[in-house]
Amino acid sequence: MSSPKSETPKLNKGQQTKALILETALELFRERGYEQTTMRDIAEKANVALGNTYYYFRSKEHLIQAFYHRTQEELLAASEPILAKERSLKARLLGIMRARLELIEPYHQFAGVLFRTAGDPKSPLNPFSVESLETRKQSTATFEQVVGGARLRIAIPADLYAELPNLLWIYQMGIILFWIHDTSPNRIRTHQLIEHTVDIVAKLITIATFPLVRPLIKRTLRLLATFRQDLDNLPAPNLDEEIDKDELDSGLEP
Amino acid sequence: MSSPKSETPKLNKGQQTKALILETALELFRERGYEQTTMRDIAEKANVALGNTYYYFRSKEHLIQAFYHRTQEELLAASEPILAKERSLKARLLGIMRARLELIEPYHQFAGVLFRTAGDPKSPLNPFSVESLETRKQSTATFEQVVGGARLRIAIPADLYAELPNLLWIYQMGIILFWIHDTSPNRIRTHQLIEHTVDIVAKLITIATFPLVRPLIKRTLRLLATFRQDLDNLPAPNLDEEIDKDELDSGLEP
DNA sequence: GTCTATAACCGGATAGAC
DNA sequence: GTCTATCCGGTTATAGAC
Repeated sequence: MSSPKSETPKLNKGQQTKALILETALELFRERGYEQTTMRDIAEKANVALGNTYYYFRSKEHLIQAFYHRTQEELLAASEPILAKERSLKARLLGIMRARLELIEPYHQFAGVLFRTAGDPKSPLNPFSVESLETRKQSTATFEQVVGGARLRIAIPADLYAELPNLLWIYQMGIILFWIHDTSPNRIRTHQLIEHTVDIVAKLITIATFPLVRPLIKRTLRLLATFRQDLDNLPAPNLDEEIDKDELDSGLEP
Repeated sequence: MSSPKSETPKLNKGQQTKALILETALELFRERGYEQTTMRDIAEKANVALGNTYYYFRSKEHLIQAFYHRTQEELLAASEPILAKERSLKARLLGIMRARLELIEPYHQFAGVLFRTAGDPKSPLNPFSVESLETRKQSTATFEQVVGGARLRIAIPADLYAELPNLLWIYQMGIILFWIHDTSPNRIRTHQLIEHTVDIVAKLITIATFPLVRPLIKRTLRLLATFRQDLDNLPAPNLDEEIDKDELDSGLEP
């Protein structure tokens, strides 16, 4: 391959320029927002030619995608100390959620753009896309640790336990959706929300272990599994084929 | 005012042109998608000048907003016969959800755009915006009828009962989010999803009436009420001030 | 392979005349 | 209310330099 003798290649020229462009872009996005920042602005401030920004980032949105990945790595790094320190499920989950909020706070003003493109099924940025599969897995892995490393006071049925990380991932997406729309100063509203909901989540898990709701839980888990398989692009089983006898009359009709 | 003597004003010139532009646009959107349709295409096919389309619709997105409102009306109309016919909560909810899906199916391919802009907090299209308040209220009103006109076999606590329409509205938003990302033929996946989840929703309501979970329900309802007030732009009460004694130890920590 | 410079294209949006 | 001309910014293309 190239430069077999170079001792510390670290960042070659190209990577440096790429990083420069990204940092400049994010700076401008933070300062004046996404729409108000033109590609020409970015090129000018970074002292590169307009064409060069396109050499490194195929489009303006790809700059966001790059930010997205960078943040994802920071998120993973920020999670470690929390997971090492906290032992209760509630504290672990709350810690992770707080860390996430803090990390993304500076970008709140252009988070809308992120979510706007993320909401488009055709966008590679959307959390359900094939391109996001890796990110989603990493993210879910964090929640696996949240659950797996927690000291639990009750026994959680295996099937529910296995699905918890995915459920928490969905929970997290909901919180981010709220955060994007949160206009309260410093996003206190979202902080209040996680404090309350983390608690509620913990209690829901407990309730989910009660025998009375067992059929409902089983059924819901089956539903979730089916649709997650869709997401992961595996052939999904036919839901209608397996009607659980448990289900037939659980007597829970209002 | 103008034309005080005209007998049947019906559609004046302006309204006609506006309607023509909208219908032409939607036709093109359906045929070739949103992005592939340019404002120039629309203007040309409708035989009006480009500038004229902007006279009636402030932006390309506003065409979607118009579609959004038109659909909303159709939705309300389609709901009536269902609510008149079905009596059980489950059947009423399922009927409404099915009607919604059928109505929006032809527009599935550009639904992504709808949701993309709808995800942007700055967009008037987003379901939480002030501009959407009226639509949201109408939509919630439908769910009020769903609940209010249902023959229930159990007694639902007043506070939960009052919040149900809003909860169902959120449920509906979740389903639409799924629908947008659903690539299965004829959206069977979403249809399966509503069939199963409507059932689950019904059972959850029943469970929510159990005394054991009462404190959790109360707390969750309070949380919801607070944040909904934010949405409606009312001053929100401070959540932390009122800690419910019921809550202190419900013994539901995992 | 990395980068510059420049011109051009395209389509959403606007201004201003009629 | 309707039109034409124009702007603006994302994006592409090209041609050439290190």
